[in-house]
Amino acid sequence: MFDIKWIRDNPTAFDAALANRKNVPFSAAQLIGIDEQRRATIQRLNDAQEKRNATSKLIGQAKAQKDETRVAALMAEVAGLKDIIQSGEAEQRELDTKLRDALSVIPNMPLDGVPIGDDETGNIEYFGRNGTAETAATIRAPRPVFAFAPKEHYETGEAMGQMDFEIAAKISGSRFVVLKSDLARLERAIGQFMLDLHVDEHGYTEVQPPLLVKDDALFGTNQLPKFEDDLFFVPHGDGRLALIPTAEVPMTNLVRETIVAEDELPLRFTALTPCFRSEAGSAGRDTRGMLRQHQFNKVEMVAITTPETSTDEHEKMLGDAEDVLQKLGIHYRVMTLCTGDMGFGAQKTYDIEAWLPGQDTYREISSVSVCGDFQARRMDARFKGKDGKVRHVHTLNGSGVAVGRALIAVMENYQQEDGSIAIPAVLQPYMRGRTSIGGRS
RNA sequence: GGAGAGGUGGCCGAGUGGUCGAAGGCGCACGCCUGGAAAGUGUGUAGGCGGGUAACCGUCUCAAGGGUUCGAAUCCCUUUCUCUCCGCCA
Repeated sequence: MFDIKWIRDNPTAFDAALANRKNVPFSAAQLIGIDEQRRATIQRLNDAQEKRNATSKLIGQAKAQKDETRVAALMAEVAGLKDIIQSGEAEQRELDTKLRDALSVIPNMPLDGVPIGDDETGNIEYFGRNGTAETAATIRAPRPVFAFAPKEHYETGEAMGQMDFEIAAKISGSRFVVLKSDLARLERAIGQFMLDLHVDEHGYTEVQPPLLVKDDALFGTNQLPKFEDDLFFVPHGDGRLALIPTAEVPMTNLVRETIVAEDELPLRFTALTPCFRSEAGSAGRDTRGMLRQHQFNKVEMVAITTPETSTDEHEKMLGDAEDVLQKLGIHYRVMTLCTGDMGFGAQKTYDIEAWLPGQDTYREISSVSVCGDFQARRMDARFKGKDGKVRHVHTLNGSGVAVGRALIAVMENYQQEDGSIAIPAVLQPYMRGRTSIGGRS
């Protein structure tokens, strides 16, 4: 969410920066208009309150002196103020809400250098800071070469008898899956491996967050008010709770309404949780296989930083997510999302796309975003600097990575001609040392 | 789910209608004292909003939101959280 004071001071910069984003419902001039009404109201209200407070003090003194005529005179003087103050307070509440509602549906401002474009065709491949395609190729696994036609994950999974969409549909409907036996264990192994990696080697604190969250938490991480349709809700008391669409929600909100000391930053959190998404807007997309499910596991990373360090942290977090694929030996590329393809709250986003030989294409497996103070403002998360000043923190989030999609990537990249799946070396300790599953055994 | 007790500044804690943004203590910061430290001592120690170049001024905040009153930390209502006991429970 934007700071209205900043918009007031930089109206042309505001309009220019958001010109390349979609769905910007208000211009700087419109917002400033609401704000001017609001400030005029505050001024009137403050003046009336000042008068009331001063006079009330005099009444107190007069009462102490038992000067009843003076008391009566003073009370007559403030008689009309009560109504003015009450209506002024109501008016201010109304204008505060109006301004907040308007600000809360404006997307974040892209950082300088984010490519300008309308959709995913405007995204640009990224090879790391000062990186090139050549240097990237030295650390990323190459595409695997097959002596046979590689299959899609659901073909091998169903042939193994360990991935069942039909029974899942009977139990829960479309966009669910049942994994069994070695494949279920492999899914678990991937999740454990990634979580351990981030905790043991990348400096993140492991978190077991709530999976059901309040509307306020969702507002903090931008899911509300605009993206309510993407969520599942359960009734609770007179209200409701949402199933988290990502652990970004509870983990970023760990700092909501707090002021942390600068020397505690950066905070780095990671969690392995189920995620729940209604996929309301994606009917017909990716209906085969487990690419797009209502429920999936994901390892999520969240970082809380100072404003000065957030872009460096963004590069680090991207590297942490890439490390997962490098250690798994899966070929991938990184894309810098363009202005038209970025999420609502992001200043800049890198997507990691894993190579899926069965589909003969790259598919998103991780998304790493820096949000600046956009979310911090929404949930009032601040830090006290070494200079004593209190400012909003910066927040970042990234998948490290989606477990279900990583399973797909392993299945497709490590498939063998006999229908078995080789186990990447880093996962073997989590698989009782086995080197392959499925196939003719 | 039932019954009761509570939520005051970084922490503890006083405060039941008027000069209380809030005594006192702890902690912290700076200074004095000291060879240095401890002890002692002095000063300072929240955030939001509005106005102002600034110093500063005004206003709001004693869990949150409403209300009563000329005036609310203090009275009333609602919500929420914590604690104790009972019930239920992986």
